[in-house]
Amino acid sequence: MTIINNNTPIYQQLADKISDDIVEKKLQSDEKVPSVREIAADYEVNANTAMKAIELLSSNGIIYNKRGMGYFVSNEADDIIRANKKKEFIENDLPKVIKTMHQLGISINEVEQEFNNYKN
Amino acid sequence: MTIINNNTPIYQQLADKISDDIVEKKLQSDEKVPSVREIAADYEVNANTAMKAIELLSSNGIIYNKRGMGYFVSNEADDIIRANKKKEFIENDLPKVIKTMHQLGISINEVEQEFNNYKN
Amino acid sequence: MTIINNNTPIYQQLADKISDDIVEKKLQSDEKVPSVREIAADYEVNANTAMKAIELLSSNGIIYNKRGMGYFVSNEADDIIRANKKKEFIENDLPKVIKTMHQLGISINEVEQEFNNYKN
Amino acid sequence: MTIINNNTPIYQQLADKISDDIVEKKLQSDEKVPSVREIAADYEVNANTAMKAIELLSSNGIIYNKRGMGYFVSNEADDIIRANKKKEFIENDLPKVIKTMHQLGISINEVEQEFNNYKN
DNA sequence: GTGGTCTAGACCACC
DNA sequence: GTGGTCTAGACCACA
Repeated sequence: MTIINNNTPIYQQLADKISDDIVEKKLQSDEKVPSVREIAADYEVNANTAMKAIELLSSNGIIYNKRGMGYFVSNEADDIIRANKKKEFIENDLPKVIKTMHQLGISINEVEQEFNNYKN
Repeated sequence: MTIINNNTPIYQQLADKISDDIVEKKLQSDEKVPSVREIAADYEVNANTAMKAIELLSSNGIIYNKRGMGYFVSNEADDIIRANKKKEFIENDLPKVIKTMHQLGISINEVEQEFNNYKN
Repeated sequence: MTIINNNTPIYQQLADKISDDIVEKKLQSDEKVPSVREIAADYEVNANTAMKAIELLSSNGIIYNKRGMGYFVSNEADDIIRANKKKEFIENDLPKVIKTMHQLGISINEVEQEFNNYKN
Repeated sequence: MTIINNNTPIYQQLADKISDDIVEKKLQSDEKVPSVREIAADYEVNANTAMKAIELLSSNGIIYNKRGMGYFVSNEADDIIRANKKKEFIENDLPKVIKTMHQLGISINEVEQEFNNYKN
């Protein structure tokens, strides 16, 4: 991944990236998350920005802190991430998409095609 | 509609609302768009914010100005709005939705249900 | 209040101070909270530090944001602050105090005296 | 007891635990304090952290060192611990608790109940 | 005017 | 080594 300069804050993109790594099992339960300084170096961002991403994940219960040892993936991480995404999808994305489809006369079949063609 | 205090700029929400009114034929071709003052009063926003929404629609060719008389829906308004929405849908919304559906294990049927249940 | 240089983070002390102002009705419901820049100037701290205090209160639902206008005291602010304090008291302070009292042989009467002598 | 990952430093929690053991006579005067290695193993902490707890107790005169034999509970241990705790209680805990009780409308009776129900 | 993001760099306690 | 706090200063979008 590269950090793209769109309107999404960098710290948010970093948190999303780490969440993705967890969902895709690149980071397992109780595995150590890269340190703030490592993240900052890897993505060439300031340590404070990396820290903010970590704080975001921590406050959501996705990672937990062992003092002086860094952050680790919590057991419930996967569930929390999925629940958050599902909530976001149901409440925001889906209604917006449905509305747009009706307005534009897009059929469910077109979406189904895209769905079936999807490669990760 | 009420103006929500989420991440979407208020002026953008206003522009979207007016666009929707045009697509839904609540505002017809060459019909007068509510004045900046009316919009500001109706939605309880700052006049500058309402003005910014009008400017956005105007710069997109969706509305046009008659000096001293206000703004009016252009003949191509519907086409422009639909084209913009379609572009947005295809390039951003759809890929994101498809990806999320796969990640969360949401089937096309669930979306179809929402689609069929849709009331404007 | 002056910001004391103990081990409590400045941003936490600032948030506590604002919470106290709310409980003591110096800040009423829907009243504007001083801006980040004002707080920073008043207490002679960096704007980022003031911002962090505001974020803390906001994430707790004690204040809410009106875009471009600043932060305002939420209606439930008082309830939330009291609930948080009560939780803190019941879960942490009280058990610790009770244990210490037993260990030191301090009677409830001594505490009662202090309680009755209390001036705000 | 388990070492909790709250704001209190782990070495401090360890020192408190050993102090408690002394006050509760689980460790008697001139009795040997568990070795740094034992403490580290028992509580699953780093040896350096355990060492820091020992140093803290030692510098307070609560335990003393016999070269090559380890640390032992000093005769004055109980007095020192009690004095420290009393100071802490009077200066910090009590005023804070009294203030919180008034703010939250907690009566002395509630505290008395907890006090009477206390089991070590 | 308002908040919000980001950088660079310092300093600290803790493990 | 780890996180965490703080400062100074910049830049931006939004109302």
